[in-house]
Amino acid sequence: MNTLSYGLLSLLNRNSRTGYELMQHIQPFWQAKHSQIYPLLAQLEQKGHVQFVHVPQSDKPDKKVYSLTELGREALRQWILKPTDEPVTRDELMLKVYCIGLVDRDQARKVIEDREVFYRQRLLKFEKSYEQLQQNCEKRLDELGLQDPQFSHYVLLHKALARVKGDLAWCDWVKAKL
Amino acid sequence: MNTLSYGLLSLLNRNSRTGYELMQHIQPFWQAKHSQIYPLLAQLEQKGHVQFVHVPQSDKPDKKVYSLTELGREALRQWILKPTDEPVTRDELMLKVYCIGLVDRDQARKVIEDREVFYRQRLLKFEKSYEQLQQNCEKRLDELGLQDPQFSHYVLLHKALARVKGDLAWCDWVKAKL
DNA sequence: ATGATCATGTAATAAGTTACATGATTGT
DNA sequence: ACAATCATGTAACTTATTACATGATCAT
Repeated sequence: MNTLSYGLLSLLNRNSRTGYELMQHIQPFWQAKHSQIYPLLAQLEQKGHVQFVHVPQSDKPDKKVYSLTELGREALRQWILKPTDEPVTRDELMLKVYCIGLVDRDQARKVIEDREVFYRQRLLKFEKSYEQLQQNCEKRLDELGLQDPQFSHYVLLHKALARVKGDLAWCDWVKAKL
Repeated sequence: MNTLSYGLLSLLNRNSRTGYELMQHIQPFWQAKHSQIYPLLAQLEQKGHVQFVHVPQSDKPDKKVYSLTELGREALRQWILKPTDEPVTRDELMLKVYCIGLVDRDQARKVIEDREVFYRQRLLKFEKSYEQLQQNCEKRLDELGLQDPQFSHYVLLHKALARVKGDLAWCDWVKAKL
């Protein structure tokens, strides 16, 4: 059982989903392609951590809707208590910045500006999610309790938003220096 | 040529280093073990991007000090101009938080507090680097120019520091909610 | 004595990406 | 026409981790 497998169980604890949907929704926390997810789901099913129902569709291709079993839920609880792996970040930009003196001001500026565009798109996406969360939630977000199904989504969005804003501020700060 | 290979060249552009040192110094930007780095250095040497001198040592094991060739420096310049890959972050904690409602308050608190310890250690390490940078740099850090060899180090430390501080603030904020 | 740091390397495995494969619907 | 989205899966390949291997100093 690797981390991604537990990640899939973690998402399924909230909603029953297809492999395709899992692939889309796990992206902010863990980048993975469908080719990695489908085999893992088959493994999890064999272990009895998840089960699926085959749902035929006429307009779109048929799908398999996976759901978490009680065994899977217990595995999740055990996993949470185990020591958490250190976060891994691999950012090509940081490696480029380390030798940015090799190119001239304009070229250096462009490297940063391209990343800024990427961060701004992310910010928009996260802000959209934030609005959606507020809409389908009658309570005030900051009053949500631990047991509330929306709670952790809110907590994660808060982190993601703070981080992108920080990253954008850095882009701005460093551009002024170039 | 993968990103890590360019990363090694990027470090070597600043200082000539051994594989062991490269392994240590690339960690903040790109997590890689020595078993990945040594074979890549051999490849880079065959391509003529780096060269090395064998340095015998009496107390410690002998070492190979690698340095960047002009061919390697030119490869770096080309790489900087190519589109930059999106950053990849894989954080088990985020996946755990997504299903944190499965455990009780105290257990949830501990998950966050463990990560807080990790972030605080990082903060200390970065702050130490910051002091070191200030010591062997007669100019004021914020007046450093693009060509200054210390410039990008300062720019990267600034980002790393801001990020850890943000992450710690999030831990604090979320703990108050649990 | 036991583990940590320095220093290099290879072998085996696991994890992740890209490419191949199919096929309908919807929008430009 | 052409690309995008939905939906699943496998095969080939690259990348990254863990384990194996050696061996000297230094601190606890």
